[in-house]
Amino acid sequence: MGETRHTTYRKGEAIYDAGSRGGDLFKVCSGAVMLYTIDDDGGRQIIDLAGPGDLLHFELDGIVDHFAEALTETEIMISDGAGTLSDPAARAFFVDQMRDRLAMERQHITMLGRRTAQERLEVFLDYAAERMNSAPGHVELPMTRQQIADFLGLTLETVSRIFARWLREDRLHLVAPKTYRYQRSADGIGVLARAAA
Amino acid sequence: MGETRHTTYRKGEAIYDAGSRGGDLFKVCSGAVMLYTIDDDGGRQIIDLAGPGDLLHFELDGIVDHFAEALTETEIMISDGAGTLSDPAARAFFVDQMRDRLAMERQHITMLGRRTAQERLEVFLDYAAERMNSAPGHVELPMTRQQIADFLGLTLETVSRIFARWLREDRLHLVAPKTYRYQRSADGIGVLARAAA
DNA sequence: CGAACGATTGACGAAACTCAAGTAGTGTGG
DNA sequence: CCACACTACTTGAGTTTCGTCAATCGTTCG
Repeated sequence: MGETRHTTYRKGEAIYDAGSRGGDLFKVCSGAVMLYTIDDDGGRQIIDLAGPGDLLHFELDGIVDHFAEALTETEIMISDGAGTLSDPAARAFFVDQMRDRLAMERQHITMLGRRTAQERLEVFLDYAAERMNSAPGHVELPMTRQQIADFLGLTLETVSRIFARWLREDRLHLVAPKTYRYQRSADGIGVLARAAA
Repeated sequence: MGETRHTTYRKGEAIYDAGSRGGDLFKVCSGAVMLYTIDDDGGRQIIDLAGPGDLLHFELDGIVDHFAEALTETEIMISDGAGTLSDPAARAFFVDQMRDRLAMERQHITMLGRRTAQERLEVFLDYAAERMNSAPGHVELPMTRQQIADFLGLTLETVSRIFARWLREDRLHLVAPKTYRYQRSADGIGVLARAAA
């Protein structure tokens, strides 16, 4: 058994940076986290989102290749990797988590490679709703337009325009700050809908 | 110890399909394999390439969510997952492989989300050269324009035009069928160059 | 030889980006 | 409580990149 501690991060606070040493396991207890990379041009690409129950990275010895930042107030359980994984059940969980993330990132690749801006945003709303455990047909989006754009490989203007259009067309309604009610598209063009099926 | 057998696949032959049962481990002995998904529209997105030493998927119980097809004559070692992984060293290899693929796919996401067509192709040449163990400055590309496009999230016409331009500008030379010599870009805009650093 | 497949090239159009200006919100200090 | 600063967001105009459609050419393999 390894050391275990809990830490709380404020909205916008860095949890770890690319280049730091792995070894510890980070498990989200509450809140939401974004994982991202920064390239030479200073551009940010958000790789994935993580919610309660998710492990953030899987580096036991190596160097972590991405950044993790709290999107909301977030509580993280940090434990010693090697120690924790001496337990077979923990090891199985670790591998399952890796597999899940691999699947998510594959969906992300497909989305970025083959979808239009509008389709990406549709997928994103479903994804975010699921990831944040929102009530059906509702999404809470603790992300700025820029962050959404950085997840979807778009610009913030494009994201803003699509939101504006959907609000105009009554496909989307603002029910509270940062919270929307929306028409799930027909039967989900969603990469995710298919993944669930 | 589990059962182990070797199988040889011809160029273009399917190794497994999305929807099939996991359980067996596939390890590439020689050749090259592409992993891809097909979406509702019939569009193909190539997720990753695999070469000698690589495991193709990591599903022990679940359903595989992608297709695997031989790009060249390919020899695969197929072994029983549960049996093989009773060995701790094999388990460590398995997890390392997963981690590597996770890293590759993250690079892929960043490339698709933030790079222009030309930049993607630059990254791809470096990637393919490394993946196929080509001599420095040379790449053997056992892929059609369509396959390259499906990897990069582009159309075959766009890929063709960029190749044509580079040949015209003497940045690229055809030294044998499907084999090119090329000028590595300044110090590699390469997502991969950075990964190696 | 000819069919089939892959690659090239051109003309055109559409989707998304860039640049720019202006409008909410939100939090802070007087 | 209001004024200010700061950040997020919106909207418009113009440009660019890449995709679409279509015709042609080259290669390979029965």
